[in-house]
Amino acid sequence: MKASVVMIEPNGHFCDDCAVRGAAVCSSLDTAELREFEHLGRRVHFGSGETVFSEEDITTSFYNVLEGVMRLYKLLPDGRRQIVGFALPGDFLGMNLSGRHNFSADAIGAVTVCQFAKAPFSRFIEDRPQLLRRINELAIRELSQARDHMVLLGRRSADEKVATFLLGWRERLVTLKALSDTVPLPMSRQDIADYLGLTIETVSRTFTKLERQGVIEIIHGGISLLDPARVEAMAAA
Amino acid sequence: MKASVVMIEPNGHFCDDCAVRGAAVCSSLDTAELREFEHLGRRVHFGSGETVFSEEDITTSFYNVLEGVMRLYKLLPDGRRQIVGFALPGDFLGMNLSGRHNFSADAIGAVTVCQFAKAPFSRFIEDRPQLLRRINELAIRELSQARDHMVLLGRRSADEKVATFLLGWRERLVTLKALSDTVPLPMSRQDIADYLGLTIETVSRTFTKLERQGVIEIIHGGISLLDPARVEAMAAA
DNA sequence: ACCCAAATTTGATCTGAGTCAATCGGCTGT
DNA sequence: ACAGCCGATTGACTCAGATCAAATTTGGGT
Repeated sequence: MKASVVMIEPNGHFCDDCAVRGAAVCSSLDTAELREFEHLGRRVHFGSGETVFSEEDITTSFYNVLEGVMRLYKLLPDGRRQIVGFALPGDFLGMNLSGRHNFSADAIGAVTVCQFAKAPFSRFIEDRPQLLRRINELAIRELSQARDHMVLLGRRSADEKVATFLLGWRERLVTLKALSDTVPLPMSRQDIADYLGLTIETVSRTFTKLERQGVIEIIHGGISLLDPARVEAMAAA
Repeated sequence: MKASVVMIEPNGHFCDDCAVRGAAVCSSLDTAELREFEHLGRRVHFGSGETVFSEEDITTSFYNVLEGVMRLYKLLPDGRRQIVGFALPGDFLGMNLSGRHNFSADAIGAVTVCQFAKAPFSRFIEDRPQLLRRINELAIRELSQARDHMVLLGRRSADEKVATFLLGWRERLVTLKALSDTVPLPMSRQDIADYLGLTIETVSRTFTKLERQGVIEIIHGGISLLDPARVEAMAAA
């Protein structure tokens, strides 16, 4: 949460070596378009805990996550927090109708984003329906995830929430690295609690319980799935 | 939940007298396009409790709600249900990436939809980016609603959930009829419970409590907000 | 008007997760 | 190496909302 030290790199042909070129919103552009597109965006780095944008801020930019993990959350007036999602490389942020962000986003660890000023980006989309189609696809995918998360928040027990989270997080990481029983958890216990609609104590106790049952092992910076089948059974119902 | 008796009207120029023409997905089309568009859709009626489509069904159609209210929900294997939203006239259903619906939808009371076969509709969108843009807008609006609902499910108390629901539902009806302190509730208590992540008993008790406090009055088929400010105060935090 | 089934309300009791309160452990900086 | 801090864990206790169990009301069909 320290003061922001935003580093902006000089614009170059950085799309060429962009890790998310094939997966992100850019995957809908051909080589010529990409060349034009890269002049619209600039890479920006954020340090751990820095806020990229806040709820109710006027939207001035769109963001394409390149590296790192972000927490996306909403706060109630009394400080209660609900994390509505975690953003990973390839995720596209900033779409809205009101002209204001409807959630806040901050970096969990170091984050690099490709930032686009709103107006030029919107103009660029204007006559490129395939880019719009790609953005629409991403929105629809998020909607589907959001609905799954509503089921979790409204109808699942603490044990089921934690088990579902571990499997879902592992699955999301597949696009970044191969499926592994070692699941890194860059976010804090508090983040996990606020994502699952639980308290930090309940998350901690559930982790400990799973470890005592020999289902997971709590390791530095994550967990290891010792018995993925059992975790799946817990998550299912 | 009785057997479906689907009535299909002969195709005519029914867009002309369509109640949602200005609000729905069609609002992005000019008169000439609308003329072409109406041949793609057919009005279909559903009776109370009938299922329009089910989760995991292969998507064969898109739906534009014309009249009535639908519940959109997901079920866990053991029967627990989470209602992920209510659809009202003007809402557009059926978008997905997997080729399957990711929730079920059934009619609450009589419902009329404008049904479009998937392939011709997709072809029609192909070279009409303004229609795609409109669909994208609707998806983004839904995403925003979904995030608000996550906050409600994960971080609000039963009283806050009910108060927030009453105000939110009243607000959604504004586009159909003017804002009124008399709020019709066509859905059952069980539906409300499954929407709010509560049990039917808790919903019923909360309604009764609000009525005893003189904040609402429970009337036939809905409630009346006697003291909207107090309800807003309960919902806020 | 009457009957039956379903929906809702109300009451009594239980319990899963929250709250409050210590520790514990692992980095960071000196 | 050690102090201090922050995040995580653990324990004891509480409570909001669930569960179980009756009434009671509503509504549709005859």
